[in-house]
Amino acid sequence: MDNPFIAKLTRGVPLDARDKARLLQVMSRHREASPGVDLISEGDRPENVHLILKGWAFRYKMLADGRRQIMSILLPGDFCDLHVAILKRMDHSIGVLSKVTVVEIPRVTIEELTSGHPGIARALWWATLVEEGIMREWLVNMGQRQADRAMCHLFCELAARLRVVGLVQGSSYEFPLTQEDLGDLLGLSSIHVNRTLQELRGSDLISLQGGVLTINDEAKLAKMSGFKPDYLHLDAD
Amino acid sequence: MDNPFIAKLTRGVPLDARDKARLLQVMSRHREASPGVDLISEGDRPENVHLILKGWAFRYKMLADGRRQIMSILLPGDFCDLHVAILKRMDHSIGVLSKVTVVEIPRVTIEELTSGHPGIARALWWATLVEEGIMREWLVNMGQRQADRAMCHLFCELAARLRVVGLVQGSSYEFPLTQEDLGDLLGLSSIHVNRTLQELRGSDLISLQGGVLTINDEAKLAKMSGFKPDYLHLDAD
DNA sequence: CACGCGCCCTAACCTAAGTTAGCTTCGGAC
DNA sequence: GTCCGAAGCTAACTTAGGTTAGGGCGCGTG
Repeated sequence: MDNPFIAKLTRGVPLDARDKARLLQVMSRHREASPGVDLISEGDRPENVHLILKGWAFRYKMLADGRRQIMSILLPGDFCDLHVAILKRMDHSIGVLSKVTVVEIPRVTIEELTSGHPGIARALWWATLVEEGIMREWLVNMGQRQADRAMCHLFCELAARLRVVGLVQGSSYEFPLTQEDLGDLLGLSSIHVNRTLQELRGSDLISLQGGVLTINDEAKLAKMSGFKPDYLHLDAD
Repeated sequence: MDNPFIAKLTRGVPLDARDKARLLQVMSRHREASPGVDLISEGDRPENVHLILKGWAFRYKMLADGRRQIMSILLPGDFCDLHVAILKRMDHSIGVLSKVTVVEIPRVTIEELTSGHPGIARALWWATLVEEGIMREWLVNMGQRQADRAMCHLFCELAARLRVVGLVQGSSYEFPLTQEDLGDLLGLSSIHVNRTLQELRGSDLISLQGGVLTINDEAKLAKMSGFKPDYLHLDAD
């Protein structure tokens, strides 16, 4: 798995050698970050667009009363803020979940890519549409599924997305979220997240220890949570 | 308010006379639909992209157990399914809330527009990014706000979006959702929606009767629900 | 090596919201 | 003009999940 971004894009849209080369070239400037600091903050007008190469990050908003909602999990190959190429101002923040390596791409480069390379423009377009599809499914998750189902659905989704970039070993993957993070993602209290995890462990569906999540029976997990991967658009259809 | 789509786009991106003319030209083929039938269904591969000119529609998914989650409210000027230009297959359905007039635009036309008219391409891009911003805020709404706050937040958002297309008279607008629709949107039971509405009426914040919603004190409503319109990106920033 | 802190875990209690079961009102169809 | 169905409304009861208040453990740092 050389480059997670290209691995991801080519699941959805064809990219010719020239486009791939151009993309790789654009991804030369790296930066590292660790949990605790934000990659980008609400209100910022970043000059660069950020893309995750390694590690996990997340999109979130804080409310006036201190509550936090996590709105996306950003995995290797995901853009953090492609939208600032057009919207300019961030309406939310990007936090870091594990040691990450990000690529910084100047906004003008994005504009050059999208106007001069129709294949790349299409690929970026595709990536944001898939992200939208994921958010729609998260709305379903929070609105209609009980805590245990919602959590299992999330675990299935992450497995599917991580598999694309080669980050699933067997039926396990690194899982850097704390229980509080999980709560802020699913709209639950961390106490209830803990209860639910105990329950899932008890019925032998998953195990989660030392930052590694193992799914014991993925088909069963998908069934009980209603996970159907079509919204990830992983097969060129 | 001649064309809601152009009214909306020009809030975010500049459009020259040539782009406007081309867009108007593309919006010639109309179609009508009424509540009860779906405009597009999950799994479809529509040949046309749909844009609302008049009336309300909504994006939704059904679960196996019959539950429904509404994921977007589509108002005049909103695209129903711009994504099928790239993703091809619908991963959700579009339902109708009131008598609607929709424009049908062939997929090839969209491709022609985005490749040949950089101004229009940018405008469409902008529109989908704003839609994404709205979905992020809905996640916050469902995950972190109690029923009454969430509902008021929705009423504020709709007021702001409808104002852009000239559909707010004074402090009232047409509101075609049933209490059950509202429940499926906010992740609540219709009984609880009713309770909450009674409570809001009782404290004189809103009135809702005969399909018309009136906001008595918009500033107060915005404050109690934490509504800040920045995520709608209504001022070119 | 001990101190602190972040994270995990647990129990007891509470409440916002769900469920079940029904009544009412209104408008359209026959 | 009465029948029917959709939508609104209400009460009584239940429950999923929140809150408060802790305890324990592992590990990074002085």
